[in-house]
Amino acid sequence: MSLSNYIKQIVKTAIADLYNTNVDETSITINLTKPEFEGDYTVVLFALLKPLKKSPDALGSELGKYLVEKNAETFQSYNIIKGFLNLVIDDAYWIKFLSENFTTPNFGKQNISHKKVMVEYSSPNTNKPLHLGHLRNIFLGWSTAEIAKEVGNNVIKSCIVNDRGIHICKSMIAWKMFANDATPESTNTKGDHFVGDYYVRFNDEYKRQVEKLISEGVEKEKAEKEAPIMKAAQQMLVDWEAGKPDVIELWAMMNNWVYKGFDETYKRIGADFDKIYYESNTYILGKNLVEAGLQKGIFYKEEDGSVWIDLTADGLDKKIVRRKDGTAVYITQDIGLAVDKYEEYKIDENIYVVGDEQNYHFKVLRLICEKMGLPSAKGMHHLSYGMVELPTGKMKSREGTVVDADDIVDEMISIAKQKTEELGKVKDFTEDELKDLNETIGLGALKFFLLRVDPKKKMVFNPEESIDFHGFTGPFVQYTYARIKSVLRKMSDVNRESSKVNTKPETGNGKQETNLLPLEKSIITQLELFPSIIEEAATSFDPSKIAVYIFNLAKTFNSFYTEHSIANAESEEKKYLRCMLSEFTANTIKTSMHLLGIKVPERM
RNA sequence: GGUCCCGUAGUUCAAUGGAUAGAAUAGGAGUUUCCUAAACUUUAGAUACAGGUUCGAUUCCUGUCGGGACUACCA
Repeated sequence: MSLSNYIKQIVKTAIADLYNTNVDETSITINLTKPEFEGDYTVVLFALLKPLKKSPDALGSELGKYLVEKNAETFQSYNIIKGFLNLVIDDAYWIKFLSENFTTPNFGKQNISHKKVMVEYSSPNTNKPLHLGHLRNIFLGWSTAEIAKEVGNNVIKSCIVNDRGIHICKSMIAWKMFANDATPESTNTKGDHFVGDYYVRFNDEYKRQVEKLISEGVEKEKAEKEAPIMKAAQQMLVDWEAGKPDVIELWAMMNNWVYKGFDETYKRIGADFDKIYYESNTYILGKNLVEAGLQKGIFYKEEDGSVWIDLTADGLDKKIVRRKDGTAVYITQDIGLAVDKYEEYKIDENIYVVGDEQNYHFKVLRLICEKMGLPSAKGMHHLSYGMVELPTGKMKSREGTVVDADDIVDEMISIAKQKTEELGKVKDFTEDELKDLNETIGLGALKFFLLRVDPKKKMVFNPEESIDFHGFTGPFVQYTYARIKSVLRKMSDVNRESSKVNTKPETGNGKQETNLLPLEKSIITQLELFPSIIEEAATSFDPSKIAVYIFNLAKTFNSFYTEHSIANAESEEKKYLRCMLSEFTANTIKTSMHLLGIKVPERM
């Protein structure tokens, strides 16, 4: 149990014991003591005053006295300021905690949740290359999955490839019209970028045709529907669903180009999946479910043959689930996929990492599944993250303001390379080691940048300023780690067996001596929080909690490092203590960064 | 029009209803005979506005102003 929870429990017990009253746990607030006051943990008394009919000072001193007397091995002393009871934790408690855990490589790993969880993330369309927004999605999904594992869940990472639909038909039409049989190989282009170019070509041509029709006197709305290239795309989708061989063949070929490109990017950024779904498979199940829902009267058919669900009673609109030409829409396949996932894996939780622009879609999806009585409806959770925006607003492919994923990864690595060369600290590295280091740092900066912000909130990326390597960043934390490892290498002669600090140092008169300096204590206090931070990140699906935590720990360690010597400490005892502190901090940095998908270098 | 989200230092981000609103950057001033200066120390700087609830409001409620998303027979 975390120290904070432990204190909450004994405060509860103390109140029951002292006042014969059972107070609700929610009315007991335990905080870390603000640095400007003496103490480590603080009990906020205000909420307890009324039910106990006590003044802040009376309650504080009675409670404080009780706690220190009954739990002398934990509490050293207390003080009361206004309505706050500040508790000083005994150094012996911290040192015991430190020596028990400093070598535990998986400190923070817990066994408190035992669900089967699927995390679906990335889910790209096969008509355009990945961009910065996808990277946020991918890093967030990957990290969320790892954090869920860390608290004990059985986690499956999945990806739905949107390989079907009108969008891919657009690329196909454009390729047929303009490519002259060019391929990614023949043009030496990455497959996803190659296909993406034809999607752009389609839109250009479509726009041109619409303008031409309008200039010929056709109304705008009609022109948009009648443009030959659009009609051809729609026909192609019908042909595709009918299984027309030449369409299927072209589709398979172009999709494979895209997959190859995606795989390259995934591999590079460390994304992995246990299960990949293809919309081209799941849409059929979805269509069958729509048919079944139609029979049951959950859906209804319009005169033109299209199928809808009326959600106006639930405060939403009417939603189409099947087009008049019989083809499936986006949500159709999602209904099928939800059932598919549930039946194959019997998952308890089904997490969708998808941008908040689709909040409405997931509200509708959940409602439809509920109305159809599907067991897959329970456990659905839309992990809705905010868009990555530019200072000028949304990224727009038409205006060429999209930050391409491959480009930004390249850029980060090249900045890392330049910086590494400038500093010249690893001149003895081989070419491979250097490449590895620069990737570690560059990707570390990028991932940390995208994960340090609350996922729910939209965030701004400024391409002019790029991503910093100083301050609240990945490289900052990585540097702290490398520096610790460097010291520990120099101290490898320290016999770890004898590295035991006297846990109850005593002076001649039997009185306990303060053993920990403020910065030493601050590091241990923060280390003790780690498991509860992971738990918090897991329950709130929020990796930023870990990023913030590990930055603060690294920051405190850096202050400590500058202030106090580890290898040349004042005494042997201090040397061992600081050795333990350093090792524990390094382990925690490594675990935290791993949970964010970031590697840590032994040197940099 | 309807539904939802967001307004915090110049900028990018924090703050389960709790103490004097924290960081990072950018700006000012410093720190290398000493374990890696990708670091450290220090200084200056912010809750859009108006009400309300509360012992206590950045946080909850109402209104005003400002920004954004969704409301596709796109995915």
